[in-house]
Amino acid sequence: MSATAETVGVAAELDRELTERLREGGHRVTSQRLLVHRAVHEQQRHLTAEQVLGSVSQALPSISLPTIYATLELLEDLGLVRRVSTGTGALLFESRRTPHAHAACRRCGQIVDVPAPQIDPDAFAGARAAGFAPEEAQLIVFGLCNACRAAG
Amino acid sequence: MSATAETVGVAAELDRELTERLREGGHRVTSQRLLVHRAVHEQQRHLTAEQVLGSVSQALPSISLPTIYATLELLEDLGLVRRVSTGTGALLFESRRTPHAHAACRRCGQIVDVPAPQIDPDAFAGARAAGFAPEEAQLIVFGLCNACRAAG
DNA sequence: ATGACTGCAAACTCTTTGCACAACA
DNA sequence: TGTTGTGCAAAGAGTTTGCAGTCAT
Repeated sequence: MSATAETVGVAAELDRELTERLREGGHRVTSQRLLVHRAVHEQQRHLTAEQVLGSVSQALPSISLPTIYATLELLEDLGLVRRVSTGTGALLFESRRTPHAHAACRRCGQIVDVPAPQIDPDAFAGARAAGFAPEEAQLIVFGLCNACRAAG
Repeated sequence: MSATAETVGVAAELDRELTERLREGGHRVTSQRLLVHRAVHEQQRHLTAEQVLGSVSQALPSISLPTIYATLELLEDLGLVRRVSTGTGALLFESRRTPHAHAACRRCGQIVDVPAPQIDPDAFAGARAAGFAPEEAQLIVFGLCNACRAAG
């Protein structure tokens, strides 16, 4: 990725927002946190921790996987990152800015974003009735992708 | 669990159905498969593989965890069992007969069933538009349970 | 009889933990 | 300067795989 004026501007804006949120929570601002935050938000896709590591390693080769996990957890607590689990392989992390559902192939594990309908209010009401304080919902559609269907 | 006339009747009905499905698919009928099938369907809750093992072990002490996993996968392929992943700890398995959503506590990992609203048809349409052949959807509401909210 | 299924053991993947050093505030 | 955060290594949890013996058909 080349550092065009636009991507620099986007990164600066992301950094500014994260810095603010970190300070609010009494957390320190580190280059690791800024870079992980950028990595998740500059991709439109969902990423595994390993992929975040690969992305951030270009700018900061010494960063480690435990730090990736710790940082993603912190960003999740701050409401900036969302965690998705399809039960196939690794956890996925993505920007929390663009609400959407996921479609997952139950054979090859491929995952794609699906434009999100509004989250069903009944589900939140049901969770509340069960004594939960609902914060967000995750909708995954399982099935077969084109390629796997064609493969029989 | 005592073997009342009623539970024996339910088990017999479950066995009959599974036997039919297995034969259709060219699979063999084994006591392991019958017992795992009963364990998942006689509980109203979702179970981990370990819990299924514990349940089945009472009747068949020699059964092993790899067999539990293999059997649950087969039952899932036959459409009799559903797999749920909240991203916290172990996979859960449950009967496919009773559609519902789940609420998961993001602190303690507790999971409860929530009466299911109809699955959003827009999500299926979106998956189809993305080239998927959707089969089922899974809705999980994340939040804090009563106990964890009270604990601060 | 023969091929699928099971049980055992071990490997594997992904994630988390413990601890010493580094670096933000 | 005092903690918080990071990196390394290792452990941990959960799931899967390979193979020899068993059992359904």
